[in-house]
Parts: sequence; C-alpha cells; structure tokens
Amino acid sequence: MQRPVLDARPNLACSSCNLAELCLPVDLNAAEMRKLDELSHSKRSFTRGDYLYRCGDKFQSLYAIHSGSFKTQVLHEDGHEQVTGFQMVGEIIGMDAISSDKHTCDAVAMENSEVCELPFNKLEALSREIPSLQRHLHKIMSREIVRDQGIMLLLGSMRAEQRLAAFLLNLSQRFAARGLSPTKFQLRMSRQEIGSYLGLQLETVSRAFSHFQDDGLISVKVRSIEILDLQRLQACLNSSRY
Amino acid sequence: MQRPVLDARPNLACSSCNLAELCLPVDLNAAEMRKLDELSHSKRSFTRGDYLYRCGDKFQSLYAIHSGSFKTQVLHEDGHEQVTGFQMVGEIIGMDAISSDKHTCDAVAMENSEVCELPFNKLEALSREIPSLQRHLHKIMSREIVRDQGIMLLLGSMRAEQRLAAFLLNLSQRFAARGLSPTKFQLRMSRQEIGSYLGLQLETVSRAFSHFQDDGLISVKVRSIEILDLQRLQACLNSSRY
DNA sequence: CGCCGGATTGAAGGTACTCAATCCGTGTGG
DNA sequence: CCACACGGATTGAGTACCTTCAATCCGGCG
Repeated sequence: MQRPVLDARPNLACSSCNLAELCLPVDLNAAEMRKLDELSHSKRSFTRGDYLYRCGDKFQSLYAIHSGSFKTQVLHEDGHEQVTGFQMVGEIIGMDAISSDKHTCDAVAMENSEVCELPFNKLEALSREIPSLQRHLHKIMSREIVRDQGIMLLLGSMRAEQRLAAFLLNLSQRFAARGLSPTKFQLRMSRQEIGSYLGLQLETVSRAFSHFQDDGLISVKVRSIEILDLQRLQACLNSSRY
Repeated sequence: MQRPVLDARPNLACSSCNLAELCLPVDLNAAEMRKLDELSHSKRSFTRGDYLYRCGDKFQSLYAIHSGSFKTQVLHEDGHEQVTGFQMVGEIIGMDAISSDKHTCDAVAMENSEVCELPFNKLEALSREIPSLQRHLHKIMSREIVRDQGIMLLLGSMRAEQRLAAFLLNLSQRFAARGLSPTKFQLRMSRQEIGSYLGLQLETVSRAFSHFQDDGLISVKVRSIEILDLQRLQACLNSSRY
C-alpha cells in the first residue's frame, strides 16, 4: 500500500567498478560480463562543485556513480535554478539527454566523487545482444519516470512538512539499501538545495526541521540528522492534506 | 532559449493506424515496416470514463493513442487522486509500468478514443533487430523523463497564473503539431482535473482563467478556449517569480 | 420546468513567502 | 591564540497568495 514517494534511482554498472553485485541484478554469463566490463573504460574523479555535465552539452554517455553524490539542476531563463534530483552511489544519471542528444540539466558533484562513464552507443549495441540487459536498461529508464511522477505528486499535493518527511524517509531508504544506517546520516546538501528540490524556501525547510525536532521526530544539528521515530515521520507523510 | 515547460509526449506507432508519418520519424525499409505493422494487431475503443489500465494491473504493452485523449492519475492512500498527465493523439502511454511489471497509475479516457496496443516483448525483440527503432524507443522514454522534469519545475517554482499559462501554451503547441488550431480549441478536462494536474484548487484555476480573460490574453467560455495574445501569455509564463 | 454537476465569484483564513536580525561553525589573518 | 569575517542556518514579524467554505450562476438533461 505504501509506495515510497521519492523513489531511488535504479542501478546499473560496471563490474569493473567492483559494484557488480550491487548494481547489476541481471543474470549474465562470463562472456557477457566481460563485454560489459569492456564497455566502461574510464573512471573520472570530481570534487565538490565540479560539473559532470552541463545543460546543452552533447550527449555521449550515461554515468554510473561509483562513489560520492551529485545533484542535477535546471536553469530558468532568469538565472534562478531548481534542483531536480540528488543522486548517490550506484545510481545512473544522464538519461534526460537521450531524447534530444543534449543534456537538459547540469550535474554537479556535492562531494568528492567518482563516476564510471557508460558510452550509450556501446550500451545500446550490447543490449541488442543481451536481452536481459536490454530489459534492465528499460527498467532503469522507467524507474526514473516513476520516480519523477512521485516528485510531481509531492510538489502538487503535499504541504511543507509532508514534503520534508518524504525527503528524509527517501534518504533513509536509500542509505539502508546501501548498508548504511537508515536513521543516522549526514546531509550532503544545504537548506537552500533541499528547498529548491522540494519547492520550498530555505527558511521553510529550516522551520520544518526545527518543528520535527521539537516534536521529537528527529534530532538535527545542521547537517547531521538522526531519525528518532520513523513511524511517526511516516505518519506525518501520510497525513492527508484534506 | 525558451524550452517548452510542459513537453508533449513523443510519438511512436503503428503504421497500421495510418499514423506512420506522424508517429514514426524513423527510417525503416519495407521489410522493417511490415514487421512493425505486425506488432500492433489490435485496436481497442473506449468511451469517456473507461479505463485503459489501472494502477496495479500487470504490464504487457505500451499503448499508442490513435484517436481521442486520456488522462493518467495516481491515487493517494486517502483516496484523493492526482492527475499526472493528459495524453492526446499519437502519444504513447504505459512506460511507467516497465520498471515493476505493474502499472503505477490509472489511464482513463476523456472522450471516445481508440488505442493501438504495442506488446512490449515484441517491441523489445524488434528493437534488437532494428537499431534505429531501438534508439527511437529510448528517445521516447527519455522525452517522458524530460517532460516530467518540466512539470516538476512548474510545480516547484511557478505561481498559479504562470502554471496555467504554461498549461495553455503546451496545449497550443501540441494542437499545432497535429495540424489543429493553436489558438482555438476545446478543453477535454474539467477545472478540477486541470487543478489536480497543476497542483492548484479548481477555484484558483477558474480565477486565473477569468483574470486572463479580463486582461485580454484569452477568451474563455467554460471549455472553449481562444488564445488572443500568445506573446503576452508567453511573457506571463516567463515572468520571474523572484 | 426543475434538477444536477460543473463553473464562477466572494469573503475569510491559513500556509508559506519575504525581509530582516541573529546565531553559529569554519576558516583566515592579525 | 584569539578576533574577525564569512556563509549557512535559525528565528521572528508582516504579508501575499492560495485555499477553504459558501453562495450563485449556467447549461444540459430528465
């Protein structure tokens, strides 16, 4: 019944990154695995603030995040920018660019990060050979669609505190999926960036954090978060606006 | 510079539907074309309110809208539902379901409509044979992602009248692309449905319509719309919130 | 004709925005 | 080592926009 509102991005990559098990829940034989290995030749490093790609850049590859995290953002004409997603280890970014052969957003490193490049032509060629890989690629793109629709739901029908609850619970799930603590973690992004992502002002985000803390749902110390009561946080998310 | 905020869904289908030119801007030879023809065997008809699929239904096929129009909507736990998109002739729906093999939303006919079923297994098999079809399929899915991100931008950073302007201009473009008048058309959806899609209350939508009319931007008579000043409507959309 | 659902309009209220002051932690320079 | 500056975060007060509730209007259909 309870579908996570903010879905994590699906995984695919790069056994050469030693993330095969995490990232590739696809049955491949040894030969196929080797071909996939060969696909991803390079691994690039980034530090906070570096761009993985920029809006308008020519599309060549998808990228698998091997370590660290990124944000994607789009720019309005007037210069103001909106965050469209936060991506972490094992997730794939760049799929927006397939449609027009140009990237439609910026991808910016939020900390020291490493990325595996997946040349899309080669990925397509390989997925013509390996049906299970083809299906997996389609699932990855589809999950991106579902995830975006979850955010549309959030932005269209939730109030500030519900949005923040959804955001925290989503992070919690994604950390848990990576074997990290689901209740105690560091935020990589500023209040400003959270607000931009959730369609709120940074002050509103800050107030919501404070309110959750006053209610004993979480403990916040700037970017250190501890979720004290997952159940009530979930209840807050589910509480009807109407 | 000016990217449409609400992107139309991309096309693909179904030369048997006599929409080959419109829907398939892919170079195929005669043999390939024939195979694509064979893919889409059936055409189903719907009347207003009929479900094409429901949330939770097993995923089998994508659907190309041959005539008429549909809306997609998701249901909250509490029963309240949000419209996630309006689809019209030539557009493809059902891609949300690939990721989990189940549909994640309802698709409901908004008028008498016909739909071509595109069995996804066959579509995948064929796109393994025909690289240009494969790429086209990927572009279609990617455009859905880009479109959703446009709506996220709208919901996250625009005020009521900007949202409605974006909505009207998007409809205008999509009608124009189909050879219909870009300035004079009938809405297929209620104020309630528009509001649900734009993250607004129906009264707010109604007021925004009235305000646009008072300002001479459009002429509204319930569901009959005429855009009188496309430029100023575009300016309204671009006007910074900040 | 009168009912019904959808649309419009009005008035009151609430949520989140805006602007501004203050706090706090980090890093820099004296 | 401390003082200070800086950016990000918090908190407060006033306001704007949208929601909510309610009344009325309008067109289609029984």
